[in-house]
Amino acid sequence: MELCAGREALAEREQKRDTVARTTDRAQRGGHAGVSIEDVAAAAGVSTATVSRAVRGLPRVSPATREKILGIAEDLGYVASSSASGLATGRTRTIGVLAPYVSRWFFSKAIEGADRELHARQYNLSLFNLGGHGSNRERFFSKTMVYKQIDALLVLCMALTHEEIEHLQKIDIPLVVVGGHVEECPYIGIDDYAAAATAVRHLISLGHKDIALLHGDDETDLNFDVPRVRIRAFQETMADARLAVRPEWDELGDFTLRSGQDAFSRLWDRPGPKPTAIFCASDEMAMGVIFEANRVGVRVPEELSVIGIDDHDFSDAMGLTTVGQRPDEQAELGTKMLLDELDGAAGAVRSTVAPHRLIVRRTTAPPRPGIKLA
Amino acid sequence: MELCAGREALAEREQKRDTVARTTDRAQRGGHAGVSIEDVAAAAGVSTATVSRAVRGLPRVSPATREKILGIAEDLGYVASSSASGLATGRTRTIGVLAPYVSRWFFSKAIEGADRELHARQYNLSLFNLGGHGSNRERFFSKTMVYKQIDALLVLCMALTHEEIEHLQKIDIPLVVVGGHVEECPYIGIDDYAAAATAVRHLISLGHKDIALLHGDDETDLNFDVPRVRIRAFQETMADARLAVRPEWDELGDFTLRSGQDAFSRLWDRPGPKPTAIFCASDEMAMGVIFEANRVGVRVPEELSVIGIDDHDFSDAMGLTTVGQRPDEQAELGTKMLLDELDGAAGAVRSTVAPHRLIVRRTTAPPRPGIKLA
DNA sequence: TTGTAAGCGTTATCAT
DNA sequence: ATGATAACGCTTACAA
Repeated sequence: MELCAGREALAEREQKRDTVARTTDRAQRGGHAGVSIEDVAAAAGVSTATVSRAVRGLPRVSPATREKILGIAEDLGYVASSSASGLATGRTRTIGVLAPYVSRWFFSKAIEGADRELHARQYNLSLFNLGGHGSNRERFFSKTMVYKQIDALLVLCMALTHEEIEHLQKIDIPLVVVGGHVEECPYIGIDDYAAAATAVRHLISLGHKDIALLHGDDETDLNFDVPRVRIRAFQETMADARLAVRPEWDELGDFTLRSGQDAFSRLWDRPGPKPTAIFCASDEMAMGVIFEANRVGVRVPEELSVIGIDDHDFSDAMGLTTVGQRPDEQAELGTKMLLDELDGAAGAVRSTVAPHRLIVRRTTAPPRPGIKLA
Repeated sequence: MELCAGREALAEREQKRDTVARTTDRAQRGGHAGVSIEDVAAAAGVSTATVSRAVRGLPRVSPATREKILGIAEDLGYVASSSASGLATGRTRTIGVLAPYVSRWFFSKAIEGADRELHARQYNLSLFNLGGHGSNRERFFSKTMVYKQIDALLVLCMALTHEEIEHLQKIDIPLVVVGGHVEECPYIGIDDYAAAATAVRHLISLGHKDIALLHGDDETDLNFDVPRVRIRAFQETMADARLAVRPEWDELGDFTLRSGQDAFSRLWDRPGPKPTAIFCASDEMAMGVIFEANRVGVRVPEELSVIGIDDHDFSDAMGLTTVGQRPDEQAELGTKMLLDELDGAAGAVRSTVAPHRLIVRRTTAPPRPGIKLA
């Protein structure tokens, strides 16, 4: 079969031919591929202007002609060329989604949310995975750059350099960032300080005094001050409760499962007293801690309470206590604002704090009195 | 700041103005937004044709002029309008990725893989999440359809109706499906039969005779015959070993964690003998089984061996024995073929079977002799 | 209500 | 090595 044949070579096409001839030619090729507005107009015996109005549902077309045109368009399999209408209108009906990762929980959920809103409103989603600092990144922010290809931009929890921000501003398209702050940009996300403090207070209210911290790396792409804010929330909440923060219980991860496992290992291999609870800056890291604890026989929550942030898809099944957030809803809202703005609602894009909530499950419990492993 | 202001209204632009005036006008607005090839040409004192050649790195431009043009283009922040060049060339440099889900492991990994290849070759990725059967689906396959907006299509493990397949064929763009068969379409994926058989044989070789099956649902989007093939592989492999297959140990899931948990519950709540091992058609379901087993105190692998298929990101941490596959590499390969085809390499797209491998970890072990729970 | 025609910003052909 | 110029397919005043 012919599914994979290259497109008909442009060069091959003769340059001057009347519409009828061209239409026939295409029909013979047996594909809808090249049906243009002109073909439809010719077949319907009307002008292209009328076809344009008709297919877009614009007024000023008599019901009769409209119906006729729609029928013919359907038969011919006509669909407008996005390039052509993009050129004519200056709009692509595509919004860009910029992300540092695509397969991690927060991002894939956010993409899903953005997609919902986008497709509901007949927009397309162009995905840019900037993974890491390198090449893709440059590509996005320079030469071949993507603007003029998108009507608006949704940035997912990315750390942007000053230059990059400037670049974006120049482009002057609606922009919103989800899941983290970027200076001077409208953003949507949870109150990270409050969420972290909530988690820590939950531990404290259970009676824990020896609480470890597993925070996120500050040097990866997905960080702005999110990690910093969560750290500060931890420290201040502990201080408020007059609890000591032990530097040796301060572990650094990178939001991955693996880093959670490693952090637990380091914590438990180190001589000295062990914490009775650990606050992890993400569920994925928390799960890593739990898996590793399980593996070496440390019982959760009896010997170690674990709390995370996110409410990852797996958290419920694992019984992980956490502070939940909904990246999909955040992205959906951000997208909605972007689209409203494009629809003329000036000021539709505005920073918004998204809700979070404590979800108590089975990985947190009061500390065991007395007995403590060496 | 002005980040979110709407684009300058087209209507607002006066229609006849000489290039110089327009350029100045734009400069005053302080953005790069409207710099066209004509602006660059004017500033460089050459024709647009030359600018076009220069910026695209085509031959037939003297080194001197090229350098000059590039410099000016840089200064002005010129970047070609994709709509315009799309119109002129008939190519969008965008490929579509069609998926039934975006946040599930297989899909997010595949998207990541496709993205790698795409961005490396200066293409853009347009994501279409068809989640469920409904609306998006229609949108994709009809009116507003996306073709003429993409140069090729990568289909991720989707079940397509006859009509839909026909539709795709008519469009006549390079197409490849990853992770499952679609009739008459070139496809890339593992040998599902072999992978499943490998898993079952592993269990058998460990000495298991009472093996349960947790297979995937046949009615969701992500199914072709993948589930069926895996079921058949299970049955035939059991038969080859002269082992009985008990219908009451045949559980149906939908590839989610939750369905794995439920399946375990049903299996264990039912009176009668229990299996000593279970073969799950996906790691995610296998994890569900394990979580639930853990929760009710059934020990893995002592009382129940569990094996899955996929090698999900979490499998290593959980010690899950599985038959691994790499959706990212499959999608990357598929994308490469698509792009090669577009680059003129006719026949670059061809069905390919991707590798799988048994990864033995800690959730499988020989069955406990004797003792069996009621 | 419908048609005419001037763009939109590139690319590509054909001269020069 | 460059420059005119005709497409590309659609939208949108403006006319009719």
